[in-house]
Amino acid sequence: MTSATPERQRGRQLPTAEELRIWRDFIETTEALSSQVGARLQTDAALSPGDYVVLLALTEAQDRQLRSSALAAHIGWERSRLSHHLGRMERRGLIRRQECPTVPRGAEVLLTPAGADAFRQATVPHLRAIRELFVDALTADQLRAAGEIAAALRAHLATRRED
Amino acid sequence: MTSATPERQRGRQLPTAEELRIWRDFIETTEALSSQVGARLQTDAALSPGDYVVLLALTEAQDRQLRSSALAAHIGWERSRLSHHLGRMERRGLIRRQECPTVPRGAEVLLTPAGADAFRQATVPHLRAIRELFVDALTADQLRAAGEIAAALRAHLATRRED
DNA sequence: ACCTGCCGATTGACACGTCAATTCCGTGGA
DNA sequence: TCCACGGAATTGACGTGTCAATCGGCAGGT
Repeated sequence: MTSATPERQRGRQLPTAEELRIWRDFIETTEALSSQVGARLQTDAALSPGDYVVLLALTEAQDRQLRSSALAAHIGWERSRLSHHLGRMERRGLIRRQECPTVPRGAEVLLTPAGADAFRQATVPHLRAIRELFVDALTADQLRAAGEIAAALRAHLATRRED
Repeated sequence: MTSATPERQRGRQLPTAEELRIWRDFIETTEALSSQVGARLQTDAALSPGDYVVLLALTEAQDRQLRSSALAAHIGWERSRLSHHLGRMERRGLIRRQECPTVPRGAEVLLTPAGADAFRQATVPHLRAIRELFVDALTADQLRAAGEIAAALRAHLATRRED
């Protein structure tokens, strides 16, 4: 019955039922995981995942400030996404923006004391959540395998991007 | 140097640098992956991932229709999310809603011919994308490991939900 | 009959993302 | 001088998601 469709043909085109099951399981579970970790961050520190990566980048930066485009490049966001997000963060007093003297039309993003504080409060609970929900769920082998799977997927995506 | 902080203590609390690296790699890569697959679906069939799961559930349902709450339960969405999404899909003519005669205040969601068509057009390219971007990226061992990792994470999340 | 509570579903307000303009300010031809 | 182009950033429109009301009808108790 499987011989009716030769492996090299069926296999080239569409996933098998088992492969599809793994795909759905995998993608739904990872989404649930990151949403759980995000929810913890929200209740523990009133920060969204986006807030966290922005604050992390600024905290690690020279003088706790970065040009907007450098920040976008550093965290891998589109400029417009960052602009919207910075607007929301600025309203909440986590960051400030000011004209960059050297670059025309350039914006410096800088951490406010409140932003630095929020990040400091957030980091330990957030790392704890990662351990509890991710690291502790896996055996050492599985954790290693997860790293390898991520690397393989990333490499594959990169090759598929330019064609 | 590692002996300064006993394993059972450091290990309880926070992830190591290596664990954290894997976490970030893993979560960022899976997000990129699902967003790529979603983008393909969008360009190939003008459907969002959400549209696809709704259409899939309806296509597989008796008479190609489902009560709104049953649909929500089947795909694991919150009712309000589904309501918003159905509103958008209805505007585009993919589904229709009508009063359910038996249940007070109950809504039947039913597939329109256009919706059935859109789904039919979408399914092969979507399965192909899953194969190309996910299945083909991994070895057979890695694929199996991905399934086990998903199962472990899911089981762990379930235990953590009620405490 | 009235009130209370529940249930199914929708709605509104808001955060977040993407895409396509648009603004602001240069600089380098014509 | 003027204008076209280009780079940095913002803006607007819109799809998407969550949370907290809200609506509408049907119990069940008094």
